[in-house]
Amino acid sequence: MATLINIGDIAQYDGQEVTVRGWLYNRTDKGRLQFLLVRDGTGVAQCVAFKKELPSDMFEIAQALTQESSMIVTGTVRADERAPGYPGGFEVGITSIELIQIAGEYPIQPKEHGVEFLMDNRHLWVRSLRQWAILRIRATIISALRNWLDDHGYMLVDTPILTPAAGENTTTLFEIDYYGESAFLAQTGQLYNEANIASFGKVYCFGPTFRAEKSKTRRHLMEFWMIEPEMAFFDLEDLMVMEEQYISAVVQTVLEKHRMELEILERDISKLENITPPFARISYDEAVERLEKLAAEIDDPERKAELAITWGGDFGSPHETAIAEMFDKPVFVTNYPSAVKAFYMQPVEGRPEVCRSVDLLAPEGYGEITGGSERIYDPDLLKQRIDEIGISPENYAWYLDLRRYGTVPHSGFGLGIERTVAWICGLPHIRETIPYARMLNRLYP
RNA sequence: UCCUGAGUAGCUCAACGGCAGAGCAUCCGGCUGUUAACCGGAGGGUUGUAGGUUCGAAUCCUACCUCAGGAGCCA
Repeated sequence: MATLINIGDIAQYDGQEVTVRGWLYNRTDKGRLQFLLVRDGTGVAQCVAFKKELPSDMFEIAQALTQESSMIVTGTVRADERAPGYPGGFEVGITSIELIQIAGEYPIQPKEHGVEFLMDNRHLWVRSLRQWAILRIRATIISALRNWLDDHGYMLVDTPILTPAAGENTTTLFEIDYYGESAFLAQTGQLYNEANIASFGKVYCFGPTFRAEKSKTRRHLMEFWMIEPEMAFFDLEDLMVMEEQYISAVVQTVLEKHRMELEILERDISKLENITPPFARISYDEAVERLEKLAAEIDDPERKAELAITWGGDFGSPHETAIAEMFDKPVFVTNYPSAVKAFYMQPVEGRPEVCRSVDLLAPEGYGEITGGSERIYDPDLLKQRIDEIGISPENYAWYLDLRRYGTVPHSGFGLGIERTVAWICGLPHIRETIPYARMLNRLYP
């Protein structure tokens, strides 16, 4: 009796009779010899049908299979260096084949396609090898991000997605009708995290967040996933030490589990092996100096203009990329001007024009993957900041309460899942890092 | 929102003022070791939409639509 196996485990069944269930990924028709490349979700295996070794009705099925036809195949596993597939090196000599469905003409071929076409067919594109590899790595990144926190004393506390008012900036929120009232899709769980630390100490939330920014770049989505740790009694240095441990652990977990997928993606593994603590720390002041120096050395006027920066301005993506390229690991940039950061960030003592904030910039031009800070814990200062930026204090009454009943210094950050996946996988565009991307011009499928 | 570029067969592209083409996919035929196999044959078109210039427009002009790349904004 054949054993039902996962193709991913095929190497354990050399010489045995097995059954695999899946879809035809590609086929090479050599007449009396059919090479069927079969996917089952765990891997891809070559299954070989010889006319002489099969009943004629079964061989006819093997000949008739179109791309993505579904089937159940039984045969003997044998090692063969020529056998393609993932993991590869083993193939199934077919003794029996049962057809489930001959697929209709399948639109996606194993060749180059345009972006629009692939995104229109995303529900089918997820079956393709590269997408399979990326989404498997994404799943591991998410579980590694969560497991590390769970193992280090952080507690998952879910925060709401339907919220009554702005998290940070009202202009970038998706507004919905909530029984006649205005509600917004959450763009951060941080403020709720700040409430939760007073009950649980170290917490995190993980979920989708929504930004109604009309951003049209390779690193923006309207709906993206973010994990946000928040810790009582953490200062900025504690935060950076935690982040570098955290990020490094996640990268190393992907390296352990996904050599094969990284190979499919042709990722330069050495760049990932290098991701270990500590990461460099530079201040915003130093970053601006480095950018000014870099711009001074450049002749191309266009590039020079791109890198122009005056103290007090926020970094655009050319700036972030240029700074990140100066390091071969992620780099922390600290103490940004308060004016370009959120109202709740703690000012630096004696220098209130900058705040105790830290962004982590990924190498190879992948930009900001985390953003965090120490939060203001003094009730009067927080009230003053709320008044200064002109947001309505009623909406933040509960947030101010947190500073009234046992306030403590605390810090936290948010990590964007998709940017992290893009960086670790080495992808040029964030749209492939999430199963169904929601972008400025994309809500289907 | 701004700048730049592109829309031709199911897909990827060619034809750039004078007959609408190729490769892949599909269908038919051949092949016992293929790696996006190969060889032979067949079917497949409102050239993004609307208007204009011209004897004649896929090609030139105008507007609109869609998409891509970049900027801004951000994770």
